[in-house]
Amino acid sequence: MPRSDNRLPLILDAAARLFREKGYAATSMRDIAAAVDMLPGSLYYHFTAKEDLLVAVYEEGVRLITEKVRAAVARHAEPWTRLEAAAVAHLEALLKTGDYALVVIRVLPQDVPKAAARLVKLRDGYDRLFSELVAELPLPPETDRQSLRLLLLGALNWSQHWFRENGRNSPRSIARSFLKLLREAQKP
Amino acid sequence: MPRSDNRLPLILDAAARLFREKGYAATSMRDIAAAVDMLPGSLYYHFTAKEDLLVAVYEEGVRLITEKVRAAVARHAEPWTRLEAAAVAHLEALLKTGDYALVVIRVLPQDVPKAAARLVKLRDGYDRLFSELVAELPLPPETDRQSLRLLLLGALNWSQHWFRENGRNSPRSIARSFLKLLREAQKP
DNA sequence: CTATAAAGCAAACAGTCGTTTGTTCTTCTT
DNA sequence: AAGAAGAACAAACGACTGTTTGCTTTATAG
Repeated sequence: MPRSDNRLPLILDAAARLFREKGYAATSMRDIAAAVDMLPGSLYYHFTAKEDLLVAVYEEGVRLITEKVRAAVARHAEPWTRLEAAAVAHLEALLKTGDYALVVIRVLPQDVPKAAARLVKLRDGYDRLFSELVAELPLPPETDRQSLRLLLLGALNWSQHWFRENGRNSPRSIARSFLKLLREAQKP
Repeated sequence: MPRSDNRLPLILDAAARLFREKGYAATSMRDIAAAVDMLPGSLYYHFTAKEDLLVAVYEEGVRLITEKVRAAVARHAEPWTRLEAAAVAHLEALLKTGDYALVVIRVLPQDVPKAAARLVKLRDGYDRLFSELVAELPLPPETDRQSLRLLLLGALNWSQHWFRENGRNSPRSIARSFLKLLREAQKP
């Protein structure tokens, strides 16, 4: 049975922050240990390898985004509104919730060969959520739904590279203007 | 004056390939040296530091994409057609030309603190090209041109993560279907 | 209050990292 | 043919890497 002073959550937080800031390879176990005021070797009481630490962060990241998006979608009924709610939630999870979610889209599975399969599986599970939302949309039969999904999700994920919070810009406003651009294409 | 057996181009090729495959931090100078059958220290005759090697690859990558896109755009006059040509050229440069171009969008400036400023400058120069193309478009006055650019360019850049060449999919067909989705939104 | 298991310390392991230095080979110029 | 400069070798530097081992502290269950 775990103790109440268990610092595993702190380790995960620090790892998520550092993996997001510097990437997986450039973050050392000593960096993470120092961030939680521990000795490097002590981390191995909680994780048997650096990759497992990444997988743990990844799992939590996917869990957080999925949860937020599911909750947001559930509040609406109209297909386009549901997709917009999902886009907003996705972007807010990425740009506001912070470290865990960003690690998921910033650290590439191929950078961690031994854990790649597990990471891809986690990502794919999440992708299916958006596939379902796009499938609901009332679209002209010639519209390519897969392209629509990839266009939206790609643009949302890429926003990490240029987004800076300020008065005019917010994750919500960006997601909305993206959706507006896509939505009007499919009206009669 | 350089000698005719100068192997600097080979070094750049190998570095580009490895940086693309494994990322900057996970690629060692020894990896690169081994790929061109050299000793690690010999690389320092051509580059004073690992970061400079990355910057050199980056410069070549930006040069290649810019060249391809400029040439493609110049072949057309109608604004939407010009943007489509740019999107196709951009995606082909990324997914077909290969290593150099992909390094530019795969290696983040923030992962190389000492060279970050130089890398960002190179990227921004390229971005302006797309800004100009979007500015040419005949759009309803309420359309957000910046969002349109970010939506398109983000989706194109993200495609590196899911694209696999096959009979039905090609860089050209993807760029075209993305543009079709955007274009129809802006028609009367 | 004591036994038990959780959590972390302390110190080291073998290997890898980017880089430097002095020397040697090889192409090119004249 | 001889000298100069280009290019790479050979070997090492100290710092840093992920990880292991044995021992100690500390909270909690009985």
